[in-house]
Amino acid sequence: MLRLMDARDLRIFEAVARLGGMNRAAAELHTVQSNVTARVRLLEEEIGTPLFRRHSRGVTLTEAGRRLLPYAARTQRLFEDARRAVRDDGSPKGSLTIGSLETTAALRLSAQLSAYVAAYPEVDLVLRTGTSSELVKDVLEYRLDGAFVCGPVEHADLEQRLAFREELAILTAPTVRSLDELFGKRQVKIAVLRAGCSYRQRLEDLLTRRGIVETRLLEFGTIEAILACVGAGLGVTLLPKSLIGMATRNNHVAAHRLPKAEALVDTIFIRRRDAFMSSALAAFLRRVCPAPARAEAATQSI
Amino acid sequence: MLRLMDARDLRIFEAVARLGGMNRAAAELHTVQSNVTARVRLLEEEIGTPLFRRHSRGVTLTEAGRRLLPYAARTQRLFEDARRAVRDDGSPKGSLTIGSLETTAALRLSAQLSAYVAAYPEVDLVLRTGTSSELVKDVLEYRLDGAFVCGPVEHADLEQRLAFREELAILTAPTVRSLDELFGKRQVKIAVLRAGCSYRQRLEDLLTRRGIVETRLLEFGTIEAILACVGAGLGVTLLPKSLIGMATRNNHVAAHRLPKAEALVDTIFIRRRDAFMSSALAAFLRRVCPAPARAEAATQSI
DNA sequence: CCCGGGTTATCGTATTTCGTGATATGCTGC
DNA sequence: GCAGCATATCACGAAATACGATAACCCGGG
Repeated sequence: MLRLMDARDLRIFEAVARLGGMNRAAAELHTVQSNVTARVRLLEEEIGTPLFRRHSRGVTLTEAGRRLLPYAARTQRLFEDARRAVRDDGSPKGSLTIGSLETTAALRLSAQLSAYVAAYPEVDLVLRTGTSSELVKDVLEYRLDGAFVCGPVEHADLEQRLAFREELAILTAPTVRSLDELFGKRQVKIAVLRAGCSYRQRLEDLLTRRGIVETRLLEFGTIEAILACVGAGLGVTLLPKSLIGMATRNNHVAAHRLPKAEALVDTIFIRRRDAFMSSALAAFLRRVCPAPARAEAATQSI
Repeated sequence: MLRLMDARDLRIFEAVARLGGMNRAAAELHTVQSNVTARVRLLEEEIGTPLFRRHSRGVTLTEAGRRLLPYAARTQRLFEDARRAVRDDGSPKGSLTIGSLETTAALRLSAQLSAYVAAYPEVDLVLRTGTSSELVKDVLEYRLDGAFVCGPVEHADLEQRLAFREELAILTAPTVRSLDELFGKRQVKIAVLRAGCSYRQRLEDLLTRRGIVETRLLEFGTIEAILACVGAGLGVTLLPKSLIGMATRNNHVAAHRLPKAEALVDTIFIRRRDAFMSSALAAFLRRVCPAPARAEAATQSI
C-alpha cells in the first residue's frame, strides 16, 4: 500500500519546525535523530517538495513547510477531539475550563457555577479570570473551552452568544440628587470591587467625558462593602442595575441613569467554533446562556 | 511506542461504518477482511469501547461509533487539505468549483468569470448552477468551493460575504404609467430568463400580494429578448435596476420602483469556514467580492 | 433439520515499516 | 585544520501490518 501522510509524521514535522532541529525534536519525542530525519525525508518525498532548509545550526521551514505547519497542529487537535468525543457518552464529566472577567465571576457567575458543580459533580470545573483580551487569546489558542468577555468581539473563528445584557447605573450617596452635582467637582472617588475591575475603566472614561479628570480608587471585596461606602458618601460606583434593587429601595444609595449607549454592556460567551463541544460544556451553556443565537452588538463604541 | 489512533484506522473505520460490513470495506480498501477486522479491533481496544455491533448481516455502529464517525471524515478532509495547501504555492491553479443561481450566473457572473479564466489560465474553473438550497447543501457537503446564493443564509459552518446588492424594479411597457394599472388586472404575463429563474417566484409573490392571482410564464434566453417582449406590452418582468438603464432611457420600457423591503435582494457568496481556501479561490474572491465582512441582512422576510 | 451463503473472528506466517545505533558527512567559528 | 554541532545514510532487529486459510456464527430455504 502506498505510504500516505500520517498523524505521526505531522507530529514529528511539527516538533522539528517548532524546535528548529531534528536532534531537539528527537529528544522531545523520545526517539533518535536518524528516525526523525528519515520520516521527514519520507514526508518530503511523498509531498514532492522540501519542507526544511538544512543548515549547520539546524533547520528552517521552507515556504511549503510553512504552509503545512498549521495542518500539523490541526490534525493533532482533531485526533485529540476525536478521542474526547468518543469517550464523552453524553453525561457531563471531565474537565471544563471557563474564563471570565473577574467582575462577571463575582457578580453573576458565582451562583450559577456553584449550582453547576452541584448538579454535575463529575465535572472538574476550573474558572480562570483575566481581561477580555487575555481571555479571547486563551480561547483562540485552545487553553479555555470558552469565556465570558465584554462584547462585542468579532473573530471568524469564534462563536458567540449573549450571556447577560446589563444596564449600568452610577450609584452615589442618597443626598446627591442628580449627576450634575457630581460633574461640578474636579475630583471624584470611585469604589470598585477589585483593582482590575473592568467597570473601573468604564467609569473613569465616563467621568472624564464629563470633565472630571481626577479620580481616586477605593477597592473593596464585596458589593455590600461598596454600597455601604457609597451610601456613606465616600465615593461613587458603577454597577449593573439588576444587582442594586434592594439598596436603592431602602434609600441607602441613589441610582442615576445613564444614556443607553453608555449604560448597556453585553457580556458574551465565546468559544472556538472548531473546538470540541463536550457534554460538560453543553450542559453548562444550557444553564447559563441557552440562546445559541449570535449576540447583536448593543454597546456601540462611543 | 504506544499505538495511537491513526488516519488509516479512521479511514478503515469510516469505510466499515459507511458500507455496513468489514468484507465490503475490505473490498473497497483493496485489502482483506481479516486486516479490517484486526484494525477495527485494535481501534476499539485503544478506545476502550466497541465501535460496532456485530451481527450476521454485517455490523452497525454503536453509540460510541456514531460519535467517532464525524471525526473520521474530518481527518480525511484535513489531510486532503494539508496536501492541497502544501502544493499551493500562491499562484492560482488547479480546480475551482463555484456554484451560482442561474440568474446570477447569466446577469452578473458571466463577464467576471471569463475575465477570471483569462487572467488565470491554470485554474480549471467549473460553474454549477442550482437553487439556493441545493447550492447551500453542496457547499456544506464540500462539493463546491463556494457559491453565490440569495441571502440571507445563516449557518454556523458557513462564512458569507456580500457579493451584490441589487434593487429590483418591475418593468412594463412604456404605456403603463403606474403599477396600479397593472394591479387592476386579474391576469398578468411575466417574462423570465429561464423557467427556474429565482426572480419568477419573487415576482409572482409580489403580484399575489397585490391581488393578482393568475400569472402566465413567458420564457426567454436573453435579457434583450425579455426587454423587447416587455416593451411590446406582452408581459412584465422583474430585473435589477442596474441592468436596465439603457432600455429605460430609450423609453423602450418603463421601470417601476418597489418598496425597499421588496426591492432589495442580496446575493451573498458562501463557503465553508473550515474548508481550505486555495489561491485560486482567494484570487477569485479578490476580484468578485473583495469585502470579507459579513453581509448584513437587508432583505427581511416579508 | 441441515445446508448454503453470507458474515466476523482467529491464527500463523510473510512482508513491510519503523526505530535504533553506528558512522559518514557537512558547516561554522576559532 | 579541528572541535563542536548539526544532518544523512545504512544495516539490522523489532514491531506493526497484511495476508490467506480456517473456524465459528447466524439466517433463511429446502
